[in-house]
Amino acid sequence: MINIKDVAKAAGVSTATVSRVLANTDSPVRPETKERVLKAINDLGYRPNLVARSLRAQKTAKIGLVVSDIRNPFFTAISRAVEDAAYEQGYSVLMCNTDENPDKEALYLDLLHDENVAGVIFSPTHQFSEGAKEYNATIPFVFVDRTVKSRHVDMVLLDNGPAAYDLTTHLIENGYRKIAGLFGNASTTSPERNRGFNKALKDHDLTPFATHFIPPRIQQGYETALALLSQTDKPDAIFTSNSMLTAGAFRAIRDAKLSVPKDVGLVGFDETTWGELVEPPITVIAQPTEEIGRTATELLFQRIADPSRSPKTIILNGELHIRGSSVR
Amino acid sequence: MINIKDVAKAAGVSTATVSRVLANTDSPVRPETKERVLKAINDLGYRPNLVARSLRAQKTAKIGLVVSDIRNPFFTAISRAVEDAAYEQGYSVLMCNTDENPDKEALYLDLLHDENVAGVIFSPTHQFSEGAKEYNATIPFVFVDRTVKSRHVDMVLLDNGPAAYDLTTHLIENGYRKIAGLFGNASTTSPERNRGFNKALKDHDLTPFATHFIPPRIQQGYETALALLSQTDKPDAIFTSNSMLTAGAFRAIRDAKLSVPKDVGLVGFDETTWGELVEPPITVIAQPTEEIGRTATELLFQRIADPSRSPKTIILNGELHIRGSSVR
DNA sequence: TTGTAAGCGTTATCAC
DNA sequence: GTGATAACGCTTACAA
Repeated sequence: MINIKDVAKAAGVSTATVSRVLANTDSPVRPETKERVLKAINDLGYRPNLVARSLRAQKTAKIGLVVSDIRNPFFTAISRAVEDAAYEQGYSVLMCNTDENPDKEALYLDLLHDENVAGVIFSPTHQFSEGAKEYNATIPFVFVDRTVKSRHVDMVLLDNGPAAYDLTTHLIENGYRKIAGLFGNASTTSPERNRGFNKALKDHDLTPFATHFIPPRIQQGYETALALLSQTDKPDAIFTSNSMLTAGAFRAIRDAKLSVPKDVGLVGFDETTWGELVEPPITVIAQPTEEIGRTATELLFQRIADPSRSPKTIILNGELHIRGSSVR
Repeated sequence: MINIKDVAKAAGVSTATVSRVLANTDSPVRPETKERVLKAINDLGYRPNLVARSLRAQKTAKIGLVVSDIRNPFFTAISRAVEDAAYEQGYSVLMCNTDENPDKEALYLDLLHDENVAGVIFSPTHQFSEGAKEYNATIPFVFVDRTVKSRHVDMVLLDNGPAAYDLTTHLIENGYRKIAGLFGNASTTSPERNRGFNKALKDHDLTPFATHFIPPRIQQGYETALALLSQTDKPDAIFTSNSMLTAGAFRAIRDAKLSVPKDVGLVGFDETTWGELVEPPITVIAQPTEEIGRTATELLFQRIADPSRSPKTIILNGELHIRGSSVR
């Protein structure tokens, strides 16, 4: 491994000079010296050791990305957007999946701290909320998708309540009355979406046909929906709060030999590859994932640049995409 | 930031002793000393600085994961498996998307090198092949999904040829004769799958109805398939080499008002959430993504542990999942 | 404009 | 069993 000393020797200068050339600021270094150094760097194929640089600078060009599971299409999209935005700033991204497990989450946060990452983009588990403040003191954090109680943090969120309200209203306006709600039990978005859901029903003098908070997995959505549809008194529509549950419910409806949207309406959150491919295609609230990820990353860089900056909460709007699954 | 010196002072010992306690090997340290150090660590909330440790040790507990796009469901699954396996060994994962762009790929490989990562799990672009050897000398590499010419590297691959052969044969056995092939143009898997495709046709005295190598994107798959289906002389089946193209082709068939599997058979690679949800569900070669990612990571750890170990190529088998899209 | 040298936080070698 | 201390590769006062 060839280091800055080798370059210095080859160019006949001190390591300080090499460093100055590397920094490439307007630090004073004679053009011909610079030339020689550059040549040496090139000849030797020298590459600066970022670990050493990080230690000396007491900061790294890495950010942590902490989400429950990157296989959730929502987080897949967020991750990609974060990586893009980070890459543009010369930062790299450490991928951390917590599986909604607070212990794993804590381990990863410690790790990121120990790695001296410049900041963290973080979609916390339910349990995390409490610890937010202390962590936030140490490392710049930006929360995405999910809130924490502390208000003194940066967040990028969806307008979950209103979005759920619109989605539910849309069902009602299409004649659905016995609407069951399937919500994830791991995220703060669910209670918010649940409130919007309830409010829309109430505003139309309706009550939820059923409400279930369950693990946000296809299988759970399937089982819960199937149970609902096996009763003699069935729901005539199912509202789901994320795409895993939507997929599960969709399959359950099919297996119950019921038809969408005639027998059962179905709506959910998040655009997916399959949402438009199935028959009928699914009505959803589309989250601006690209923008969420990018905004969060930009917010993080702002906080890294100025840690004392007063925190912002940015709320982006979901967009109702009406498709066949809810229109009869 | 509290460091090892602070702990040493608090415990009334030297940094060396603290370090020995931290190492927690059978290095000689009196139990009561150890006790005091542990207490100091706890009281102060000391956490070792991994950057410093990495510099000193000349190695890090990080691996790079370099793929074209994590949004490709195949790579999403691989990434998750890699992260799982790495996490179990106390390693963290740097996520790198190349977008099939050799420049971005080169930048990321340099970055990973400069970050002193312990190794790289790598699905290279087409152009990379040449550079494989020299890179491999510096950092332990394991190639996944895609081959490189050099044989002196670790690889985890699918049996692409035989899998494609089986998939094509399945179409033929179900009465399809005018089979068009849509292949990605970015990956070494496509030529291999193409060979299997051609061989199966040849073995049944058939020729490809059409063969297209195109960018592996939904839109490209859609356009190419739509063009094929708009001719008076149409294919009666479409073979696709990845799930992006499958999705595009599926949509094209629908928009052409043709029915699957009656008018057009459709098969592809990779399990996706939607493959079983659409009507009819899609016949695919399922890749053992979990196993691919895990095996690659384990291979990488073996190479990290013993760099002189002779390289292995592990070939895993795809599994034909027959569904409605190809059976009439 | 350039060089010397201290120091970032560890760990490992060598004394004691 | 424990403590000094050098070293990992880099950047930045401070001197010259």
